[in-house]
Amino acid sequence: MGRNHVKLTVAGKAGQADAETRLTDGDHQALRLWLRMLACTNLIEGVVRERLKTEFAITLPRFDLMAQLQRCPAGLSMSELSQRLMVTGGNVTGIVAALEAEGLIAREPDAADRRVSRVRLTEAGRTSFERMAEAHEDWIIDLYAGLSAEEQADLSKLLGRLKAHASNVRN
Amino acid sequence: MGRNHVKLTVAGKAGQADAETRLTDGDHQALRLWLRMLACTNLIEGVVRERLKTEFAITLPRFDLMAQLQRCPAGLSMSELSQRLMVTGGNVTGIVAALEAEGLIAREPDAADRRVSRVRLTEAGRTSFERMAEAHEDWIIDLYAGLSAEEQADLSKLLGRLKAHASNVRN
DNA sequence: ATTCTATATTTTAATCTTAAAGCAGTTTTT
DNA sequence: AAAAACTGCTTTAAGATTAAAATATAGAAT
Repeated sequence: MGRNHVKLTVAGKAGQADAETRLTDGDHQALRLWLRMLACTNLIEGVVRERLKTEFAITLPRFDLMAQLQRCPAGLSMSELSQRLMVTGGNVTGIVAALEAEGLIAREPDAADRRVSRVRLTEAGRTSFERMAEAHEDWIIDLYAGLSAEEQADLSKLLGRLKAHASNVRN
Repeated sequence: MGRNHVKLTVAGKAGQADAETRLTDGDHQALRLWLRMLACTNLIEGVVRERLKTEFAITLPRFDLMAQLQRCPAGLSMSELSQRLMVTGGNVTGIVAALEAEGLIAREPDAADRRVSRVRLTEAGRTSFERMAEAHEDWIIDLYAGLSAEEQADLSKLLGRLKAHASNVRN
């Protein structure tokens, strides 16, 4: 397994640099690709995060949680939210508490199982989310507009394959 | 600008779901692609984070900071670290403090400018990082092994174009 | 020289995140 | 039914993260 390890040097002048920019020819393909992918994702996520904050005064985690609830008008339990958002239960507890305090979501006890809380969007939450979601999709469309529909399809296909393989490696 | 907004529904059975899994055909290409890309990145980053923790008892941000220092044996200022890691200065302050306490990095005042701290790896830090970096690259290679070298090149090219475009949109 | 302006860093308050421990309620075993 | 095992949720402690305010130093303008 003893492959050569990462070997990197300075790129040159300072300025707007990211992790990927600093790589040199000596680096291996997979590592370069990973750093580029990470830079890309962070870039886009940063734009979304910032615009959600400045234009709608909401954080990305709260937006994501509301998005899950919008897809399920009947409501979701804390566990279901935890699974779908791929975060720990304790994390969901905090975000739900914040959104509840803002009046955007509501919780009610589950009739069948007293351990369970059922969470759903309030009317205010639904209205608010719909406006945000529309803007959100416009941002994403613009951010990806540098790629043609065909290129986007290619990218999606490659990422799908990567995801399938990496899922197996994880276990 | 009034495009249709996101329209999503439940996927079906519960289980191992991520954000992307929940999309339906009604969703637009760019949004689907973004969620898939995010899922992919989070998956890989999660593996790296977990292994760094279990095998080397270090966090990803600390590893990343050490990686920057390894590329610059002469050392970097706090500001330079902040730029290269693409995080705020306050963040760097905290991570540098932690690594310094562990004896992996050292700081010295800059001779020319008394505002500046010069940060570099200690000998222990360099030794430690070299072992971790080797393992790290092996993990990445394995995680990307689901794609051929040619597919990796294609993916890299598409991401490069995406990144270039999205960088412009940000401003 | 003094004042203004810009840069480098740290501090603070708020949010998010996880892992692990704990509590409450449910289900299974015996 | 009592005990054991499991599930749903919250709490806690530690770390990461940001924006904004505060400090300290440097450089420019007068």
